[in-house]
Amino acid sequence: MATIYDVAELAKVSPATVSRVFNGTSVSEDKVAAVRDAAAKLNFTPNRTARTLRRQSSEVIALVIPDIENPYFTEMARGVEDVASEAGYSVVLCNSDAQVEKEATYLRIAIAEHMSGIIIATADENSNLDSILATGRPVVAVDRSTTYDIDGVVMANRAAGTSAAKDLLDAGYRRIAYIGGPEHIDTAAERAAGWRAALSAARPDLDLDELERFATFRVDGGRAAMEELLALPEPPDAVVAGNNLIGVGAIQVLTERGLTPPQVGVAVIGSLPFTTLSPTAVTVVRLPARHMGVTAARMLLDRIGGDAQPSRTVVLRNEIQPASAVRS
Amino acid sequence: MATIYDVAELAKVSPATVSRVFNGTSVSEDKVAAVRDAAAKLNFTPNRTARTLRRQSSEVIALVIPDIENPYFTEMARGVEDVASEAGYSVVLCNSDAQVEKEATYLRIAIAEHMSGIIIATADENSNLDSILATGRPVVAVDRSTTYDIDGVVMANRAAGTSAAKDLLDAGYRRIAYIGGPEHIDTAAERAAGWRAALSAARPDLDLDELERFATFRVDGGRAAMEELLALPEPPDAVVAGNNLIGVGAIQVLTERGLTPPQVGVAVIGSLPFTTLSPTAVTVVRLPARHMGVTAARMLLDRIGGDAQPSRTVVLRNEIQPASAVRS
DNA sequence: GGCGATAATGTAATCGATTTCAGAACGAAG
DNA sequence: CTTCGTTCTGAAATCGATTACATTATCGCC
Repeated sequence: MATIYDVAELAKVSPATVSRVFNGTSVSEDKVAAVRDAAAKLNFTPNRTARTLRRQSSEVIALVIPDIENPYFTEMARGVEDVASEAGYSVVLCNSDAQVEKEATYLRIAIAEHMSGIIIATADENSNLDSILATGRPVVAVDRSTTYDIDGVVMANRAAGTSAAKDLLDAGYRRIAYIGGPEHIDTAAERAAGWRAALSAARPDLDLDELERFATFRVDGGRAAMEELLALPEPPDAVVAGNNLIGVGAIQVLTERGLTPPQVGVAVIGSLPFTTLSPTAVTVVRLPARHMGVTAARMLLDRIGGDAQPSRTVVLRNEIQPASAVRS
Repeated sequence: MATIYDVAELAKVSPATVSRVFNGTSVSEDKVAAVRDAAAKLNFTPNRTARTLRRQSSEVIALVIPDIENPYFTEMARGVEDVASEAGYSVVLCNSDAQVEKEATYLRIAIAEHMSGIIIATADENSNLDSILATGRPVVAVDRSTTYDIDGVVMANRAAGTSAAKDLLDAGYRRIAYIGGPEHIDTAAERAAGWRAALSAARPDLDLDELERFATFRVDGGRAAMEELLALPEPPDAVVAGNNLIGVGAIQVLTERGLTPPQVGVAVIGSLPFTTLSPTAVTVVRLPARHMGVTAARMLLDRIGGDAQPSRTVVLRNEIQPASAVRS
């Protein structure tokens, strides 16, 4: 690879001038031309490592998510990437696999590689951001809130739980169960609280503890919990799924048993990925994942740009798509 | 951040010794202890940028894929990541969005950041790997073969097309259409050739050109093509979908029109992501995406390790899961 | 006791860009 | 014709680790 010195020699200028040409400070026209010629001839690309070492920052942001196979997060990643690449930043996607140790490794790499900022959906409540925050790098939390004083973007989770439950109540279902994610993830807890509030108001007679299940935020979690619920002495006649994959798992189990929705009512918090279901069968609370990514990326870029206002949390509204609606 | 000089000072040794402690060359026990103590006290992490600059290579590999929202590719990414992180490498996921320019940008970054190797599913037949290969970095092609003399891992695409078509023929369908990906992507072309071979042998009377459609490898592509096929004077009674997302799109359209499989036969090349269908309705040719990632990562790491044997292409076998099979 | 081999350690050069500082060239103003 | 202020330009320091080379200490063996 050609270096700045090679270009300087060919263009008969100093390395400093070459650098200036590429960084837009004042250089006379003829030298600019000479440098550009030489650079083109040598097929020169500035060495980013050297630049990063000197500048102490690289135009890369890290996006740390707990499950790269969940379309909710990849859709979010899309949003982040669009905004970032527009601004000349690249995005490095890191999959923590919901493990705090893997997450810590990636955060260490982010520091060591001088990345300019981090967008993170934390692995769980033990996620530790101390060392990354100590470096002064901006961090934006997405999807899940943290105990740190940093910017965040979250969904209106409680409202999502409530409207999912209400929609099923309005449709006439009576025993409406809830399958949520891990109890200690605030997203899951909030959605559960929303469901609980709607149910305890409308059906004070129900034993909600019996109808509530905590699972992993994955398909197998949804399957297992659904099977448990169906095995109850008095099974539910409807269920709220705490995220998209849980919804898939629950519907799979129901389908396998011939209980296709709407025979058993289903409301899912989050869009069903790549669904092949009839669009009228299931209620979906759409979560604007891409928009969440866009918003988080903008906030992060603002911070990188030096914005120093107090930390903000943006709450995104959801949109309910009742079971009877037509596919848009 | 603490540097090697800070550690050296605190431990009362030279910076060179500190470096040696972290790189495993001979240092006396007491100094090792002193350095480790000092490093721990200062919470020292070696600066990867500086190391990369000096070493001219970083322990990062790039994985460039055309669609991050396709679970087929994220499953593959999982495989890559598992192998890589086992070996101490991190994986940077780059989404080319099937655009050659975006792809070129990421390849440039990979060079400039001194990444040790690249695994790439090319955007299309115009993808240009010249400059990356000129740097001598190892490159492994996945999913799609290239015209370059490099290692590759592909599926048995022709066989997949054939067995999908045969399964539908065996089930008694007569007019079996094919919806594939873009014509110039070899993966798509091979699968189409497999379908064509099976059909022209069994149903020489059919006009296959009429029943063949090329779409994007996405849900909307599958939807549009399926609608076209249903609008034919004599619509098909079955269809082979060239990839998972096309399959989803096709099934969506069929479901919306009340033609749920197996009323119209459907065979999909690639696993249906997060399907909520009855497991018996659709034939699936399972593609071992994770295994492809694992294989590619191993090959790449071998090359990085200096393996210089002639380039190899691994073809992975598929497994057909007929429509009547039980969910595993 | 002295010689060479070996191991441990330090000094300084190096990777490739950015950036500070100082100096040169030039024009305008007095 | 000086003097001051711009605008360019280049030399050299810098970022933080690695590593070639030089130096010193240590040990075994004749």
